[in-house]
Amino acid sequence: MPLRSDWSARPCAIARSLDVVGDPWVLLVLRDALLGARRFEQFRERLEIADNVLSRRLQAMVAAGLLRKATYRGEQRTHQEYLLTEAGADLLPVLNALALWGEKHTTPPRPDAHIAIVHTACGETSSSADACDNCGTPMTAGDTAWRRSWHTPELTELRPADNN
Amino acid sequence: MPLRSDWSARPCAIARSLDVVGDPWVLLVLRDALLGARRFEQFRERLEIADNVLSRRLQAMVAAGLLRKATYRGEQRTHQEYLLTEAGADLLPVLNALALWGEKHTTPPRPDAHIAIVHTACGETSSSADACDNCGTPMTAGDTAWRRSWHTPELTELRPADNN
DNA sequence: GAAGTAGACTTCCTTTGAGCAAGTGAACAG
DNA sequence: CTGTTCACTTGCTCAAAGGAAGTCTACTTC
Repeated sequence: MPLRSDWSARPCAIARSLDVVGDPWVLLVLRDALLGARRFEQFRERLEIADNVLSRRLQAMVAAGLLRKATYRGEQRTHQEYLLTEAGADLLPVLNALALWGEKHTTPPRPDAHIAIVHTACGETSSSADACDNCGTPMTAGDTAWRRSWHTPELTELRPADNN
Repeated sequence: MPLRSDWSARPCAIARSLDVVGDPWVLLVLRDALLGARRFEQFRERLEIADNVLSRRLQAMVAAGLLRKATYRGEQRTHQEYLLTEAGADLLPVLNALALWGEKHTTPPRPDAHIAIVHTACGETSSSADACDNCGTPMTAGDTAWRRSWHTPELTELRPADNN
């Protein structure tokens, strides 16, 4: 008797997706990963998540194929890092759809706190989750960015996103 | 010390959205509501959810403004029903994005179990979550349907979707 | 008008995981 | 060889999930 139901073998693709990403922390980790976070400490600081919860989530996300764990040599020491897989990066439209809905239907703490989806390939903001409504092409994690009007803890030690 | 964090006052619209819909049951209830379910009993049967959990979710979703509760006179008796609000219906792109991701990255129990997003306004399937990639117009709950290749418990007692 | 039934819940119970605090161990820096 | 940072793990408490069962109305049928 688990605490949560198992939807991994449902015929409905929505249910199967929710079996993987139907957890707010998973989506928030993906959000920060798409913003450039890679290390345990970066996720922990930016998400204000308890250590054990983050640890479990990262492990589960690696097991689910959303992230890939790697060791790399930084300037001072070696680090563990969690890199987006293709499956993880492909969740961008879900996060975009959530961002658009939140902008429309929830109230920000300050009236000037807003997020916009920018298709960097053409430079325009988009009001669609997965297709640039300026140039019409599909948006992927590689050519899309979020422009946020508030400041966030800086992401230090960002290496080029080689993803390999 | 709540069991779950509160993201309702975050500057990030994604976090605020997840405060409302960051629960798999909420999205699954919305899915079935978009498929035409309205009554407690319909949700319960189709979702295989425990009574108490469904009851709590429906109440929370009404409080969050995703559903609206109403009483209506059926053929045999009066019924309670839960109708989508505009905010609830506007989550269609999120569900579409999840469906597209699930079709691409998860394995169905049978190889022929698939879901497609159909823009009924023009009759074509779409590979975008919120814009018909055939005719280019934004898709809303009113002109979009899911074509599923498996059968589901029939939705009986469907009244016309007047939504008022 | 008594008994039965379906719908929409509520209550009770056990188990799990969230959130918090604190501890551990390896890798380096001084 | 002491201190610090990073990436965890362990222990605790308490709320919610999931299961089962009970309750309270309508309403139908005898």
